[in-house]
Amino acid sequence: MPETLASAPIAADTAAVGSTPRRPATRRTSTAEQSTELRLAVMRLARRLRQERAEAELSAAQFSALMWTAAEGPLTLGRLAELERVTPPSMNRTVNCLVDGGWIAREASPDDGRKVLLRVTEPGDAIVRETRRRREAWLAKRFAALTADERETLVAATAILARLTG
Amino acid sequence: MPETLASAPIAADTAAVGSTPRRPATRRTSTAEQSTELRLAVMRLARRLRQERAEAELSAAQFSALMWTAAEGPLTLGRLAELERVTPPSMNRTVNCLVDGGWIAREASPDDGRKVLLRVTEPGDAIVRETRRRREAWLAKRFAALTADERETLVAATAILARLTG
DNA sequence: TATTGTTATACTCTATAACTATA
DNA sequence: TATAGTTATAGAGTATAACAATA
Repeated sequence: MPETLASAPIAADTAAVGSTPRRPATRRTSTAEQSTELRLAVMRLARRLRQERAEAELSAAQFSALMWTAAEGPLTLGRLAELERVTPPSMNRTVNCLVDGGWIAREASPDDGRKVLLRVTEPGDAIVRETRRRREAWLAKRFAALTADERETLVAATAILARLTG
Repeated sequence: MPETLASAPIAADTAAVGSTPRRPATRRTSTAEQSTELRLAVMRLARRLRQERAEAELSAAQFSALMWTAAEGPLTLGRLAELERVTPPSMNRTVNCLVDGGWIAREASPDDGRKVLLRVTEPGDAIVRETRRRREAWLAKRFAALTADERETLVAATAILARLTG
């Protein structure tokens, strides 16, 4: 198998999209309906964005762990597992793949002999930037095609969405 | 193993969130920067929404396939695989799980002996509604806590977001 | 004794390759 | 010969349980 594929599909979760009824714009929608449509739109866009990934050098799980390592500096296996909400043994396997690939490196912790510090390597940092660039390219292109008003609406919405996740 | 867990973690993809710089509100942001922040907010919210799932009766992949089947009426294995962007053998395994659980049923196609029609069962339809209800509950609660203006912004943004994936 | 990381084992989801049945 | 579904086999990601090393 071509190693890294886990990315392509990724559970829809937006499956019911096609069944969302189209209502006349004139009708007032309830808060529940509005949140439903927002949820569907968000899940669908997220799925689309997830598909925009670097050629397939890294799986989704691997890339995610790599991003944390690159962003949060050297961190322990336990901390990384916590960030990804995964058990330490699971994260250990992912880390093994990343270490084998040369994207990150294990270091002994200076203060605690039990701990291991994970640090991104130069190639690892480079591929994070490249993958992020590709993912953003897709959205930025469509973003630029909107009217100024529409962009303004999305910018305002971004702040509100961010607050929703607290 | 407790069967269905594939849900819990689900690759972050928003790993760099913590590194998003907070800029003063006065500064004008570029289109690229705006799309970046939108992307991060969308991915983060999507991840949060994905975590809100029914107790764990069905895995993410199973639930997604079930939703399509419930929404799109009886459909073939090939069509379902296409909708989920998965190969037919992969979907076949997921379908086997759903059939074993009694959530969907296989039927012979009346017009083409090679085809198989997949139809949701009554329990299958019930669990789709229940799971969807639980997922929406989380968002609807927060949505209701917003001001009328904020909700209006999100409603307007929803339509724009939907067009982005179009 | 408690904590951190690791290894052993098992199950799900995914893939490709090959097979069967029908068109 | 082409198409729809299935089976066989394998890799990645996840889990729990058990172990080693260090605090």
